[in-house]
Amino acid sequence: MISVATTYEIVRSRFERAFDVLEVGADPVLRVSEHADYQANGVMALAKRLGRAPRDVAQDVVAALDLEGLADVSVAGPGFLNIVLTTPFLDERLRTLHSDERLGVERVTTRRVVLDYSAPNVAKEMHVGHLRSTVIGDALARMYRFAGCEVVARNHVGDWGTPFGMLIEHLVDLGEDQAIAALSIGDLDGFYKDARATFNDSDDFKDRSRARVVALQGGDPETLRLWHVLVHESIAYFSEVYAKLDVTLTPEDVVGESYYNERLQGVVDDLAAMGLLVESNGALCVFAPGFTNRDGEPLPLIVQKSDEGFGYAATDLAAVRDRVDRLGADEMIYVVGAPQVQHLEMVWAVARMAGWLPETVRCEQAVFGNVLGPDHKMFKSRSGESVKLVTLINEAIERAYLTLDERGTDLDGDAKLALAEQIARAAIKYADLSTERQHDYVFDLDRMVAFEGDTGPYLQYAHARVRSIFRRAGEVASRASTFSLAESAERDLALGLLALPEAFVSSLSTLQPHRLCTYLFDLAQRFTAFYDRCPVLASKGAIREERLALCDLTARTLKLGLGVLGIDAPEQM
RNA sequence: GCGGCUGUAGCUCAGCGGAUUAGAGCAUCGGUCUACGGAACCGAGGGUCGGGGGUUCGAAUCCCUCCAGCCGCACCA
Repeated sequence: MISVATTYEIVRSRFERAFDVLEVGADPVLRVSEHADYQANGVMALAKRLGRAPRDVAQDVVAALDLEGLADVSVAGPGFLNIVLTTPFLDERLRTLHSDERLGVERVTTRRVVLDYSAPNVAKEMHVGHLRSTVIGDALARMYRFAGCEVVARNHVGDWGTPFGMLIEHLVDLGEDQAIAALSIGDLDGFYKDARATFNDSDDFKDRSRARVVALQGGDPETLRLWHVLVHESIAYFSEVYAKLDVTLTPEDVVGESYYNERLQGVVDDLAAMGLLVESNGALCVFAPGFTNRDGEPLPLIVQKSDEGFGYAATDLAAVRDRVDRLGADEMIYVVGAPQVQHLEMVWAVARMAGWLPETVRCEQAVFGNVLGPDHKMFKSRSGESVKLVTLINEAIERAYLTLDERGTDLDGDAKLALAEQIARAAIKYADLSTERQHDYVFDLDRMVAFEGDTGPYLQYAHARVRSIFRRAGEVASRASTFSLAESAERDLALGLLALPEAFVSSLSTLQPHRLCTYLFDLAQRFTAFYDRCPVLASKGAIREERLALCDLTARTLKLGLGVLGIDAPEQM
């Protein structure tokens, strides 16, 4: 595939050449500008290094520039270079875009990316915290795939550990059929809470639970069978939620903690053989440099507990080895909550000490902030007040459905419900994706399912309006035309269309889907402004053709952008 | 105590070292509606960018410091 240089890159390379004349490698600091199409801010820094007056340096840069009619440049203020692209250049760029299925977004060299996200717990309800990991992770997965990377999704489900003694005993008490029935209707919360309550109240149950953990770890066949029932039912439930969210995770992506059980001893043995393992207070630990506890003493990563059980550090280390050795990861991304940051850093530090994690493998945490309640306190399941994910989804679907009723729709039955689901998903996903990941997240149901303003449905609506034009026109798509961009609204829209590649790249390289959201919202606003002022179908001749082409590009850009975020762009709504 | 994250309009949030008015959305108030979908468009009010220093021609942005909030800091994952 021939890579297509983006508009930004073309302009930037011209400025780099001009800056090189004064100082090789000087950064033009080319940015989108409010005062022009682009502005180059690099003159200031360069002038300082050269010990010259900024405006003089700016003049020299302008003199060295060879823009070949691409743009007009002027010096402004203390030495900014304002760049206004010429119409012929924009015309050429838009034609290129029009014939490019990828709308200017390049494929990167193929890398294998292991993407760890979602990670709910077996026999536990999925809450809004899981929404964040799931939705962000899935958006990143889609973006990576579109960028040409091979994505290996890992759903690191919590399917092992001491709670399973309790859960299995509860299943036994309840009766298997009854338990399955409870789980299959999605009452994981009730199941877990009942088990926990019984555990707290009954010493007999406690003893049985502990014995059951031992049996589970010992591989007792009947216990394992019961455990499988819990896992199986839970995964079936998660799959339903993923389907409702249109998340690409499949049961095959579920590689839970239990998968690594048989490799945990190997982790300990290998660390011991390397002399990295230290016994401390009866636990086998690795001390990675740079980590201290509250007393300022070295903080261990506990690989094997004093009771000889394995902690989650061992599991995570085994997972790192698996992902590097067996899966051949070039890149590992973990979409995790802020509280896990230090733990994972320690795991990676130890993995690097052990030589299991080559420096060439890029490791990143796509950290997301805490989900807070309306009181701005942590939304914790312990408080009993956190909202079930399915409740949120169903609420959104219901509202979307009612909105369709209010507005009137040709659709009915399944088609109408399907559309309501598409709109609901857009609302929920966009609400989550459009905030900067690391910020704590104030959960507000009304805001999440809002359909006006900076929301997913607004973007869908913009797309549906464009498509509506083509339906009315009875034309599949427009031919490439000449873009004269006489109206400022046309020109603004055109510049927005040309900016997709940079938005996509910056969004993916920072693992920040919200950047793409911001771009799409801006584009949708540009479109609706254009839509308001520039009649398309009522125009004649070349202007009509041009506007149809702009509409076509807009629809494709919105669809593509929403698509890589995991949001549908319906033809009508 | 140490480390991390956060502090921008009434609310929820953008803001990439830059230029008279620090931007959106919601909410409030006021307009637009006989072209293509009003889930829209246009406009107004509303901000000592947590406080204070520093670097710089220039700081919401970089550095330091203080304040506030949240998270983590050895055997639950």
